[in-house]
Amino acid sequence: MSTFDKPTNQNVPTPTVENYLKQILMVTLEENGSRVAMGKVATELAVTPGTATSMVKNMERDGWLKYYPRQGVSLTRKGRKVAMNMLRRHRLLETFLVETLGFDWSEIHIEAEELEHAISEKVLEKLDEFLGRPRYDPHGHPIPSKRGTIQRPSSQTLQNCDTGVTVRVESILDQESDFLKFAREKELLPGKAVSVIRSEKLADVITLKIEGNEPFSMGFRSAEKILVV
Amino acid sequence: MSTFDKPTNQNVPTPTVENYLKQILMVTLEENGSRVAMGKVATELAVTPGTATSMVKNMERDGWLKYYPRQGVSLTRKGRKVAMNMLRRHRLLETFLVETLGFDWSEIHIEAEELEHAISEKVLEKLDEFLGRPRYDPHGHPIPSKRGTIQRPSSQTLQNCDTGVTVRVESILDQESDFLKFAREKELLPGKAVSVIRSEKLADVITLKIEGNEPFSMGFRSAEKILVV
DNA sequence: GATACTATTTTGATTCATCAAAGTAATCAT
DNA sequence: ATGATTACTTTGATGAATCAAAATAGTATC
Repeated sequence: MSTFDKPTNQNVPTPTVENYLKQILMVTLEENGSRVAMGKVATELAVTPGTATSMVKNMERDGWLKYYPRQGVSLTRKGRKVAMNMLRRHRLLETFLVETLGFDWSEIHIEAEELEHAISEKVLEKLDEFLGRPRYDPHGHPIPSKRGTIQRPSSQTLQNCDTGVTVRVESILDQESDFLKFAREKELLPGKAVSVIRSEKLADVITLKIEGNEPFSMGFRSAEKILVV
Repeated sequence: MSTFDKPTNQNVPTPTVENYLKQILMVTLEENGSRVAMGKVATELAVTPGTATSMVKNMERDGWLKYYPRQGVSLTRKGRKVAMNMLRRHRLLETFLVETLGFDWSEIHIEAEELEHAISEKVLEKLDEFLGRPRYDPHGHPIPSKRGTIQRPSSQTLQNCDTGVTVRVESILDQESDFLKFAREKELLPGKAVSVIRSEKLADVITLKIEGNEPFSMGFRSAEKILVV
């Protein structure tokens, strides 16, 4: 053994590493803190906390992220680049599944989750071209560019809209199939204009109206998942 | 420990198992012997012989195939079903890559190899529908049906065609990018009519002519890879 | 049939990703 | 601040897939 501690240098991420990176990026984008707590990592990836810790250590060894024990992780430039690319893959695939194959937008998340690891850069490029280089996926999320930049989404949610105002839905922050079905039923879709009929902070409920539909209500917990401008 | 030796029951194949199954099926279809030698398994999957042996033992444990030590393996009904499905995935994906995304047929094999493990039954079904339920892939290979049946391909190759006859190309048995490029250049494609100008057994060479092109020659080794009717 | 060569199997080790359970640090509540 | 709760880390083990190298069986050659 020399001074060097094994050159186990991984410059090519395994699918698992790709998943960790993408998930960490997504949390980073949602919350605005640059460190993601280990607990969050573990639940997002549906593994035990111990697994998350040990994975993250190896990922630090390979230069994907910085690990601050008992505080959390943050991506390095190298890690962020890969993570952005995963997000791009994911969102382009979701677009393809809805636009081309006619899937319902509530059922595509898991499918894309699998495919994003298998699709090569070459196929991705052709797919992008075929789809006409879309800039938003079916949920309204911006698709990162090839160079790894992403449009900052609105930070306003339906939750903090006051009574009387009218806003436009930008995107839906939930991947849950049931919630997406509900949103579709109510026509609470990206691009739609929504009037806030009543917002009751105390009762934790908001009542909405969309052109041509019956008014309906939803709790703040749900309203928080709808980004608007 | 009871009498039972671990219920490590795998009824869901891992991607690796899927690969072994598909590859074994393909060899079974090409040669007409029902046992595939371990050496063949190892080279097809590009692993060391030892690895092949140990994988195959686990696969027998899980009921995917029968293993006859020092003789070879043959698929069980269960294994064949999965293998057929893999072949279906592979060939549908190749069709998609060529027909929809505009790839050259010489560069799609590796791409499909990756995607076939990631695509779900649901997406496969939609894709099949989108493509208009094709029955042949771009190389002319029959696509197995959803129920796992496949059309027996012609067993005649260009190699054993006599001077003077004219035949129709059915499919190309090689996945090698360079060979496929050559075939495309000469328009030696599925569906095309080919006249055998001269077949010289001793010199091991065959001279061909395709409507509207210059005649050209190829060795028997290559001619063997072209199925005709 | 003894020897040589080839095909296959065995053995022992390794890497990746994971879990359960035990240990430790940090934070929260009274 | 002391004790309880929550968050995180460590430890030891496991299964899947692999390799290299040694052992063994089978076949071919003279």
